[in-house]
Amino acid sequence: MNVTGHTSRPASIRDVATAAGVSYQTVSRVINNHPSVKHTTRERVQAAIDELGFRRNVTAHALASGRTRAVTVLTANTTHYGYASILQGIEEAARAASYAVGIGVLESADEAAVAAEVQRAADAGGGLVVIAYDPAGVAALGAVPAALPVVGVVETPATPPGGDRPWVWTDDRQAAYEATRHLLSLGHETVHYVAIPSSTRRTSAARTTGWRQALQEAGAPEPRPLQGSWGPAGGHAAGLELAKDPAVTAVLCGNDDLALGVLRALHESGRSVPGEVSVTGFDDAPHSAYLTPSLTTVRLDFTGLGRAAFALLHGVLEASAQIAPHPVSVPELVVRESAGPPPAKP
Amino acid sequence: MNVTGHTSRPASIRDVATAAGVSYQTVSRVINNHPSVKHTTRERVQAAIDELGFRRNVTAHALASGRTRAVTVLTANTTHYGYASILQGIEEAARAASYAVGIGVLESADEAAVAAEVQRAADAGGGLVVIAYDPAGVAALGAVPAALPVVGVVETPATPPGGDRPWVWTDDRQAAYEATRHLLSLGHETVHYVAIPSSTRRTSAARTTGWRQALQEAGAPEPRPLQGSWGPAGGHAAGLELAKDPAVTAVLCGNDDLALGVLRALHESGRSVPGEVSVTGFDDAPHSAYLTPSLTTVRLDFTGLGRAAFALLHGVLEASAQIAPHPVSVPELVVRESAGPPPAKP
DNA sequence: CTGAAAGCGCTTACAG
DNA sequence: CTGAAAGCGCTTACAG
Repeated sequence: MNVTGHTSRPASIRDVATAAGVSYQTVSRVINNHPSVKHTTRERVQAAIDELGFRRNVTAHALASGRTRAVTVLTANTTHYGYASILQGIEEAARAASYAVGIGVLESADEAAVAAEVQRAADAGGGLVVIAYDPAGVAALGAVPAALPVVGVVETPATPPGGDRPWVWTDDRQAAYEATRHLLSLGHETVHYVAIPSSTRRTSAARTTGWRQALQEAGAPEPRPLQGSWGPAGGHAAGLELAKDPAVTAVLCGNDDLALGVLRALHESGRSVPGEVSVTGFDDAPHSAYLTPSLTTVRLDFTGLGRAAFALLHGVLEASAQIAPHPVSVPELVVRESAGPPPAKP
Repeated sequence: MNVTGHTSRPASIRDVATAAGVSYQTVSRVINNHPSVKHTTRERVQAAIDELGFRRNVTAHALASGRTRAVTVLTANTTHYGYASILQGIEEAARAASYAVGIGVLESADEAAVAAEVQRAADAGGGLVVIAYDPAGVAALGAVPAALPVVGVVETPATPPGGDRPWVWTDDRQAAYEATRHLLSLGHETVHYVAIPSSTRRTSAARTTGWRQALQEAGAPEPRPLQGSWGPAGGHAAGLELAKDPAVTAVLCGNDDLALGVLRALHESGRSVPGEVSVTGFDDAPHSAYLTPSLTTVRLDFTGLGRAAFALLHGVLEASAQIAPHPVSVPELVVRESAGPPPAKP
């Protein structure tokens, strides 16, 4: 009880109606911006809303209307730069549209575990955005029931899907192609590749495809890609391998963390960068410009990708909303210190 | 309509009741594990639940029961390592307890903006976790209405709060103290400090306090702390300043990203690390072990902190849940390559 | 332009 | 141990 004798329960539309001297339907019309409300009535109701600090109960709204203004993001990871930035972009756009954003982490690609997480996300109501850069994400995207509004954030598809496919991506195949061409143009005979984990077992990942394409076009030998992980430890392990082979002069890495590990491994192996070996990354994480040597990499607009994913979902959920075109923005090669010409031949 | 003639609307407790030949209250009792249900009845109901793929409508449950199994995380950032790891810890613990997790980003510390975000989070129902490492987070924690269940993730408080204060923290004051002592024990006459943005304007941040305490105990001169930011750019700017002063031989940085920027600035200024200047970080981000030189830093258990925050909130929301003790885990100094003895005096 | 009724899918007392 | 009634706070037709 507060001093006025009311309980501290939040005001409902009935309380507002009583205070404004109207029925509660009229209050409902006002909060839903229904056109057919007399101007003076609307003002009276609005005054009562402000005075009582009324906020529509989102739970009751969801139950009665059958629609929840919410998006749940399903992702295998929240700490890697790309994933976290996509999440940030989604949240930013969702907030602007007054949508709640939920998050569910996919701890494994195991079928039952993925199904359970998708179910949990579906239970929340609203729409889904699935980050499908890895097996768990791809499995989740595939496990979403057809009736559920969902947008996938995916690698560059091998074949462009139909326009009705609610997918967004940055053209990372093209980006890998250009980064590889850059290294070849510097004079390297070929480019080795340290891959991020592939999203599927069947087809080659987009970055791998772009790298391979550039090599083939140049008629360069095509070394076996090294399987890395998402973090620097995997890059370090791969870098130690590569350092053993004196023929290696250029290494394309699937992301900046991998590149960081490769850089460290080359240093430990006594091979200078970029003097003896050139290294490039992928993503342009905030720290990459401050490494020594600073990292030549490809900048990807992850937050823009997240915003685009939400815009697309918003369009599916509400006919009024705009549908953003996809792919969103063109990746950009950022040339820094870690790549240069190969050492002169003896 | 599907082949059986039913609409594809999800099954409700009434559908389950019909299928099992009981009233829908009995179904409610079964899904809520109410003890007074005959064993055979329970089995019949459970069979119907499984067959129909029934899932309790969380919205209706929330509206009818008045309790939402959800936590909303309010944070100024989702991409920095510490923040993202705390979020991951919260999500992990929440998932294990079958709680939904929502996220709201605090884009500014502006009073109105913060109030709006807190309102949005409150609208979601359930409890709140506020990451209060910065002015926006501190403002949000202060703006949460008293009636709302909330746990704050905070810097080490200047004075330990009462046991009823639902706060969690790692002892970063102690950690800064120990890192500073480590540098002093190496023989440095004093230690300079590049600070993360302070959480409040009034009191000194916990890390600053720990650093200062170590200097005072050692009778070392107390240089003015340099104001950094959260990212490497701030560290770079501060590092350029410090590099100008030949008396600087040891730098404590408020986090690893700052340290990365300082490392780069010293490199650009031609000062070797750790030969001429020692540098230490804070957090032990995944890449810090792979920098060259690898970073001496303090490891903080952010995911553990997130899990503890959720456990505390869970205890507030459900009497049955355990309350975790706080602070959670002791920070640990990780000695690597970036810090060593000062250069010999000429 | 505004109001009275029914209902969203559950839970919470209250009966029996 | 099980069922019928009322209600959570809204929205959605349906009247007027």
